[in-house]
Amino acid sequence: MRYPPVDSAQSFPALEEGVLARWRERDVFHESVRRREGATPYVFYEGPPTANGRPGSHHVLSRIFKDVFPRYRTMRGYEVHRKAGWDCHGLPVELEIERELGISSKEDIERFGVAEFNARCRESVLTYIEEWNRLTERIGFWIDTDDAYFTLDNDYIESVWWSLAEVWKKGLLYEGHKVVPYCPRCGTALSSHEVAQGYRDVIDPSVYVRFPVRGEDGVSLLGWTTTPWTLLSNAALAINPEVTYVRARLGAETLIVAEALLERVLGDGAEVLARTPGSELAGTAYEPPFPFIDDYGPRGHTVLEADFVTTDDGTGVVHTAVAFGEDDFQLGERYGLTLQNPVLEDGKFDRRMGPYAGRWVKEAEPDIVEALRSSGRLFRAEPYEHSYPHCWRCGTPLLYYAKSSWYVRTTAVKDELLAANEGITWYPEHIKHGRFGNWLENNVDWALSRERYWGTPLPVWRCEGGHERCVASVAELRELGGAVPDDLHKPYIDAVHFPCADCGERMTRVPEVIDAWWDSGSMPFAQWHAPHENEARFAERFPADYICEALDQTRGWFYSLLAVSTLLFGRSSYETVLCLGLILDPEGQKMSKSRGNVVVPWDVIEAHGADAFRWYYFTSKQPWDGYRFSLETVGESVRQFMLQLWNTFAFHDLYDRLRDHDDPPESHKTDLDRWILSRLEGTVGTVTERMEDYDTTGAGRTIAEFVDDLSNWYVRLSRRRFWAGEADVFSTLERCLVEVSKLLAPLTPFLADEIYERLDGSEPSVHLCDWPRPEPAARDVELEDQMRVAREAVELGRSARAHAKVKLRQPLPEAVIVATDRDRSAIERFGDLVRDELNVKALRYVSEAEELGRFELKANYRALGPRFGKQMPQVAAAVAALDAQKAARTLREGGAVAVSVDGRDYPLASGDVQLKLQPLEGYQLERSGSHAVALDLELDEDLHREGLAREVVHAIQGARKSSGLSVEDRISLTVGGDPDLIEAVRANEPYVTGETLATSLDYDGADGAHAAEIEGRRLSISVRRS
RNA sequence: GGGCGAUUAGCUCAGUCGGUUAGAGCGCUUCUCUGAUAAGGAAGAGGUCCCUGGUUCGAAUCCAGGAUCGCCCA
Repeated sequence: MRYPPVDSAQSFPALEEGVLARWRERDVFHESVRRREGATPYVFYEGPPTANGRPGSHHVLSRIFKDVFPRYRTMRGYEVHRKAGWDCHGLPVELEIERELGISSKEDIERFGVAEFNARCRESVLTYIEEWNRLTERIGFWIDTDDAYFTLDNDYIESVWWSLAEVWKKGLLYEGHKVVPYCPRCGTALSSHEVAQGYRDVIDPSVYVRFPVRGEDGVSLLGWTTTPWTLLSNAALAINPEVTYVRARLGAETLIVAEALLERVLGDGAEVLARTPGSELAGTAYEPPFPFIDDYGPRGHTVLEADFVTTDDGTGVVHTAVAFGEDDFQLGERYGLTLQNPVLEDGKFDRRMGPYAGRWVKEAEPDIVEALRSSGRLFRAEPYEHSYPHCWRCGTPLLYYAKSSWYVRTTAVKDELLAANEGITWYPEHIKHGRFGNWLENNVDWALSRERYWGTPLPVWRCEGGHERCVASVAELRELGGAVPDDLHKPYIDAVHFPCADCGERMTRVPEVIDAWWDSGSMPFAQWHAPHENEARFAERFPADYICEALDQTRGWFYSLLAVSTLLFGRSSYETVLCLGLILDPEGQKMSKSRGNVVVPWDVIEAHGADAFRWYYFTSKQPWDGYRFSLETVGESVRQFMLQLWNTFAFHDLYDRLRDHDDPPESHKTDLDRWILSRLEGTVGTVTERMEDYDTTGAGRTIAEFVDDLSNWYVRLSRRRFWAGEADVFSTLERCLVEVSKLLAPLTPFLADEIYERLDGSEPSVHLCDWPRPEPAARDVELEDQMRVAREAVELGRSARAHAKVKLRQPLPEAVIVATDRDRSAIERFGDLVRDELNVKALRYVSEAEELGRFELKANYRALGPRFGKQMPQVAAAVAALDAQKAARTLREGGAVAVSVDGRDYPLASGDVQLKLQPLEGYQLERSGSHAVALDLELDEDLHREGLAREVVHAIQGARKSSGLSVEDRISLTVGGDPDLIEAVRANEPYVTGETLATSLDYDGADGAHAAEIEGRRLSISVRRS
């Protein structure tokens, strides 16, 4: 035999290293793809991770789910290419370099030099790529890392350019002046899906401010805001014309607020002087809180009408600063307010702002509130807790800030986005019309540009005359007369100029780069450099059948993929998407470095192995529910499932080595063989169905149940046949193990391959095998039912023994089994098995249970409920009132019994009632439903001696084991000691020698090496290898 | 404030179409079995199925409201 004996204490991590070496040597992954060349493709897209951080346990989660279904589909006969990819651009990379260089602003970067800065970014993005690749291989994620796409490659950028030019041609790429979420630290606007990632609960000051009405002494409009720093540039107040406002006297002053908020704001001490509709307040002029800017046009510092004003919180009078807030901005446009923005791009006030000039707006806030207090304008200030968006990378609170930015008009294709989503299959299903669908419904234009350095340059050139051109390729740029650099990134690309086609003026590129999410959304074509080359390959591998990422990608990659492909191709680029949940620590806390509760994947692999890691993720729960994860929980999956399977395999190996392989197979299978093969067939069916439904949890649990049946029922009950070397029992177990290894191959690819390699090995790897084909002929559902009944009888008998406190080693004369005909024939079919398991000499069947207990009749609600509805209580009572013994007999004979409800008779068939057996006092009987087992506890001398002999055998086996003999060693046996025990051995000599593999037996061993005590009698044993 | 999801034994999770005595594994206690096992079997302890109302003959399950947690949005 080629392999050393299977070690039941095998280390799985070590085993996996061996399997990895074999995969490498036999090039199994590529071979598995090659063998399916030309078959129907199953398309998988890799959502590119960023390699400028170390991979964590959550990355293992997504990577194994990316692995499992492609493996499964390959076995099902599909051609499944898996191209790896890396996300290289974006702010996080720049931030990392800023940290390294110890700089923190765009000026610093410019001073440092953009060329050098970007060179460092380029290096940085692949810092950990080696570790990523190593982990990828170690966890068995089969993906082509050698043929990966990188979003920083010129080819990739060129494809992205093409996509932008397409959007341009459709008129959907535009520059607009809008209020955008803006990170003053990074100096750039953020897209809505970036903003979505950065909400945090914060406490901001919420202030109520007096705005004195011009020409009315002691009368103020009471305004409200949670961003006091914007008060420096207060331009107007907004009220809702539909809302009723009141003038209320409080002490010496009169305040104007919305009536609905009167009490909440002013308490109950305020006296209402007058009510006015909001519309009458419009046009009221007031004194602004700060004097720095007063040029807001004719409507500046007056009350304006706006329907976005609500009375949910605040005062119903909303402070408006035109440059900071979408609503404010639009209101300003409508009323012709002059746009004044006193905040510079670095988030600091400009020179106009007196004492606040040069200060970061958020920091100046306490002083601003203080200034309001001392000027008497502050009515009240209180902390206000709300969630507010922060920059998702650097954590700076975002400002809503009016500036110009490039947009993609995704709102123009909103209906197409929604329609495309209809065609996507989501796991879990609720995301589709829930989180994702709602997101699409509320679609806003994609803020595409970033005023940064390390990213795909926006390929728009502009001339002095204001003409613009979006370039789709390097070739086009060259044709236009541009000298194309070797590197398409900034700053080199910015040096490219060409004459304007319209006016001949020199064209210069706009300075922006684009959102890295557009890069990732472009991967379906950009990974192939399509359409500039490989157009056919792209067409063939679009759209993806399957993608998979964590839930946080709903607004990330899931959206960018859908948006880009909908804009370009009018359809989704993926058909099925699996969303994974978050990884939490055992306390349900999010894992984070700062909490120190991160589980490093390498630790898991070292302790338990990659298969255990995978099995845990695949089977412990539905993957989108999230995981409470720790090293220990993974250990459980090893113990529960993998060791059980491995030991079953080790058992086979042990006895397979001992048997005579020349022995011809007798080729008659027992019912037990047929049973496990039928179970196998059922398992193949269910697992296939579950895998088709992207349900590893169901698939894995189904396999585990089967392995449990195999180990704890089939193998355990077949041990004697294994010892005897029966060919059929070996071939049955082998078939089960080999088929299980195939079913398991996508889930635990290492363990599966090891078992396959050693047991079958007709292919270089289990991963080159076809998925098990269903063989309906092997299925025997009736047999499985009957086995279930027989097992139940065994369990009842064991339970009865426990209650009677009679050890299983003590044989008993008889088990009395109460069973209906159907159950009885099931138990009879496995009579030998039941008898052996219960260690009784005989089984006796009784269908009349009078001697053991009484039948009780109960209504079967499930059957009768729909039929009788409201009358159920009466029906149940009528059933209970029947003569149970008589009714039971009638039903058993196929007759019907009648119950009377409300004066009418109804016939009941046997399925309409449940028979329950009530045991009589004094019998050792266990029951379950209509089915019971009682034990005859009467012992005669022979039985007692036999029981003793079994105890002796047990002691001898212990002696064998502690002497270090192996299971097949023959021994010379000597026993001595208590005469009763010796007598018991003499009376059962063939049994004792047979069980212990003794070739000789002597009785003069008064001082053997091993001593035992049985029922208070001393026994001395000596065993010697013969 | 709005949307989506979750809440079942000490822990991790099942629970079918609504069916009357809610299950499993781990852990704990006591037995037991062993010619493979770190395994298996039996018994025991352990439950306000988050709460309140409703629908129904019958609710862990369906509906409404609320609580708590998570994610997302404003």
